[in-house]
Amino acid sequence: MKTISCMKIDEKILTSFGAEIKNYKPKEFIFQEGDMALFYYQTISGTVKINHYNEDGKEFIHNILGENQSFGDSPLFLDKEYPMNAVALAPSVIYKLPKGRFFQILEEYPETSIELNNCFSHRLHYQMLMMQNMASQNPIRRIKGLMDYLKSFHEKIDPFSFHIQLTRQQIADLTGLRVETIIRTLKKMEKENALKIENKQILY
DNA sequence: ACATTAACTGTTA
DNA sequence: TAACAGTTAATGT
Repeated sequence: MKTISCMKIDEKILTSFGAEIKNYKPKEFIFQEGDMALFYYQTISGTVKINHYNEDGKEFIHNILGENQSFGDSPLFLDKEYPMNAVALAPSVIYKLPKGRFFQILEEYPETSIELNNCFSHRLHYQMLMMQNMASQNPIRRIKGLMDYLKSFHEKIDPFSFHIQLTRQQIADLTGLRVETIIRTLKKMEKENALKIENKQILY
């Protein structure tokens, strides 16, 4: 059976349960490290980054999300504070639903619960692969791992069909490498036909 | 604001 | 010691 990787919660259901539609400006925090997890969030449009700053103040980006993705939902089940920030990168429109109603939806719509499990599994699976790639010293592995992860959310599987819409700095912050290393490695990968670069755009 | 290059430093295979 | 990632700084788009 081939299903679409992540459908998220149906918009009609979200609205009927009183989900608020909120607009966020670039750089605006949706939640911050240490906040209690009280809401379910699901993007409608825009871009959101999930990040964390280590003790030296260096940023590590956990993920960058596009349309129709939920985020920060695991602490909802744990009654824990967020261990990371969620920041809008582009102007973003996002559903915000109180925790209690989120659980009501799960109870009343079992399909949603299944779907959510589907999404969690997908994320868990690729995060496992990400961890393995990030543990590697080889920058090609790390970058490839990241790109495979990003590509996994999309239907297009053909080589060079997927446009990596990240700046080199963002790739660096996602992989824990330096921009210069990203640039050097991307060029190397292009020579090895692992990807294409057309006027600075990365096609994978 | 983002991308690239070069020259240098330190680490490691 | 040769390769290569990080650092710094200058320059290009």
